[in-house]
Amino acid sequence: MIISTRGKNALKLMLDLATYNTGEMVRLKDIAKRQNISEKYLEQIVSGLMRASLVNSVRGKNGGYTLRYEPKDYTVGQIIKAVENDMAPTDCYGKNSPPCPNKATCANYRLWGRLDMALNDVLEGITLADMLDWQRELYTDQYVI
Amino acid sequence: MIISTRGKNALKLMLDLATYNTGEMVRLKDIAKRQNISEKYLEQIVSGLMRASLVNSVRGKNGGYTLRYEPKDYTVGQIIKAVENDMAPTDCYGKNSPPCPNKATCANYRLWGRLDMALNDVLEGITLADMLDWQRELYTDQYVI
DNA sequence: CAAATACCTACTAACATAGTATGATAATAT
DNA sequence: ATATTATCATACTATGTTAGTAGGTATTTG
Repeated sequence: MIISTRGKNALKLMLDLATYNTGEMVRLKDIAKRQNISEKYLEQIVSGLMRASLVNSVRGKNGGYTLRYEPKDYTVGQIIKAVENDMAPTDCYGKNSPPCPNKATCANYRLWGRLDMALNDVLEGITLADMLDWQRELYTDQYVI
Repeated sequence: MIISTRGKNALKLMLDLATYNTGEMVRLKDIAKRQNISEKYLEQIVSGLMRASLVNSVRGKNGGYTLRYEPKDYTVGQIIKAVENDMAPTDCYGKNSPPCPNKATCANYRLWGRLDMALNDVLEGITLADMLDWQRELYTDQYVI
């Protein structure tokens, strides 16, 4: 598995913020309800997004979260990487693993590089705005069909 | 992590068989020694390769394993999938998970499809023969540098 | 001050993976 | 026959990751 539920929920959260992007702060409580994720779990996820400076927050009454930039300015890779531990194709290639001593002569290592590139091409080539479009399209299909 | 040590070791095993492809059967014991993997662990791995009909085996004295086809006729995807549990980008897309009830309207789901395609393009586009070439090239570099 | 909200830290439960251990059975060469 | 090798079956431990819960703190509004 490349992407855990944290990554998935981070996308849902961001997509929710993009959808309810009215200028008002959006409460985590409401996102939790709409996306059917426990508020406490969302807290952890949003903290990763804050750390990566992807969202704004305001505390206290009428507080909440908003996107910091426009949807087109986020790649899904940015969002997912903000909350995932490690997205490398193998531990040989992982940021949490010690560097492989054989990487210079390991044919496998070259393969991991190809996989890593392919993944990143997808993740950096799709923006939050694209996902919003998909969402609209998919919902419209529902009513049309 | 997409590819576990089982997948990595399956590749090493196949690459070893391709390298020592003299017509003689290759003993697991020798592969274990050369690749520095416990023989018992290799047993589990090779059994997956047998199940997928990727290698031949002969029992008894002078027995062992050989490739069933030529290196160019294996994609790395075939090899890895023979031993990996599940290689889906997320569990929503996994063969071991129940199908997602929301997939028709889930924008995320479309993203997993893109990732899955990109991975498969790489894995099906590289053959064992390519890896052999890489290996030769890398070893040569060692001496040249 | 009180309520609402973000923020922080710690913990548990479940699961997957890596790897070991033990041993039995089947086929083959010599 | 005997040694060698694959094949099958368990099942066990250790380790690490993920998912999710819980409780408490800090900040802001009114």
